[in-house]
Amino acid sequence: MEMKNAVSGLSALANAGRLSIFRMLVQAGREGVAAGEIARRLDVLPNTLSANLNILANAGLIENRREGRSVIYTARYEQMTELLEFLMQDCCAGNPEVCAPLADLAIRSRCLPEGNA
Amino acid sequence: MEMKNAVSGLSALANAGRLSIFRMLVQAGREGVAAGEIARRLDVLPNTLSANLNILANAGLIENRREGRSVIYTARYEQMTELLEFLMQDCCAGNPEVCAPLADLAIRSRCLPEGNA
DNA sequence: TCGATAATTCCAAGATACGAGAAATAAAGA
DNA sequence: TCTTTATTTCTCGTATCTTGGAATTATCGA
Repeated sequence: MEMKNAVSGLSALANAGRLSIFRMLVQAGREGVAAGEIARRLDVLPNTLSANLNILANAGLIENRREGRSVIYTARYEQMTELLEFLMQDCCAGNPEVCAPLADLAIRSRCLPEGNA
Repeated sequence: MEMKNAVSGLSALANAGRLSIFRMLVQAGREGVAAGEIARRLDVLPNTLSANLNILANAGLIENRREGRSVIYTARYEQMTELLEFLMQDCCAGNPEVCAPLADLAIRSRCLPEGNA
C-alpha cells in the first residue's frame, strides 16, 4: 500500500461517526448492513451518514450493493488488512517480542488456521 | 480502548508527515530516533516536526526521553496494538476466514512464538 | 559566561473538514 | 401515475488543522 492510500484510509477512520460505521460493518461480515439500518442504530442524520459512507468508500474501506430500495454496505477486509500491514511493516525487525501481542490477538480471534493456535 | 482514544490515535496517524514519523519509530525499535535526526531524514522544519511529535505523543503513540541536547522518540507498541485490536475487534465473529490474512501477516513477520508458525 | 546546537512554543493565515437544512433522485407499491 | 420509503446531493456557516516565521528554552563545550 502507498502512503497516499494509507493516509486516506486513516483519515476516513479518524472520526467517531465513521469509525463506528466501519466497526459495525467489520462485525457484520459479508452480509453487510443497509444505510438506513446504520442510521437507525447510530442515530445519525441520513445526509451526514451518506457523506461519511462516501468518504469510507473513497478510501476503499467499504463497498455497497443495491437491494431494492436499500443500499447495503459491507467492509472491504482486504483493504483493512493492507492498512494494518502498512502500519506494522517491519515492526519486528530484530525484535519479534515487540509485536507478539498482535499475534496473540490473531490467535485469540481464532484467525489462525488449525494447528497454529 | 475507548472510542475517544482510537479516534485520537487515528487522527494522529492521518497525516503523511506524522505517519512517516510513526513508521520510522516503529521500525527503529526501542532504541528510538532523535528529533533532529527525524527532521533530517524526512526533511521537515523543526517546528513542524515538534508540533507533529506532540500530536503523536498526546495520542499515546510515541514517547520520549532526553539524552544530552537531544530528545529521543520511541514508538509505544502497546498503544499501537490496542488500536489495531480496537479496529479488528469481533471481525471474525462467525467467519474466521475473513481475517485470516492478518494472521498470515503475523506469521510472516515472525511475531509468533516458536511452534505457531 | 558566551556561543553554538537542539528542540519547543507562540502566533497568524490559509486550507480543509464537519454537520445540518433543504432539495433531488431511485425504487416499490397502490 | 401518485405516494411513500430510502438514500444521495447541494450548499453554507463554523470549527479545526496545517504550516512557517520568529522568538524562547535547554544543554554542552570553550
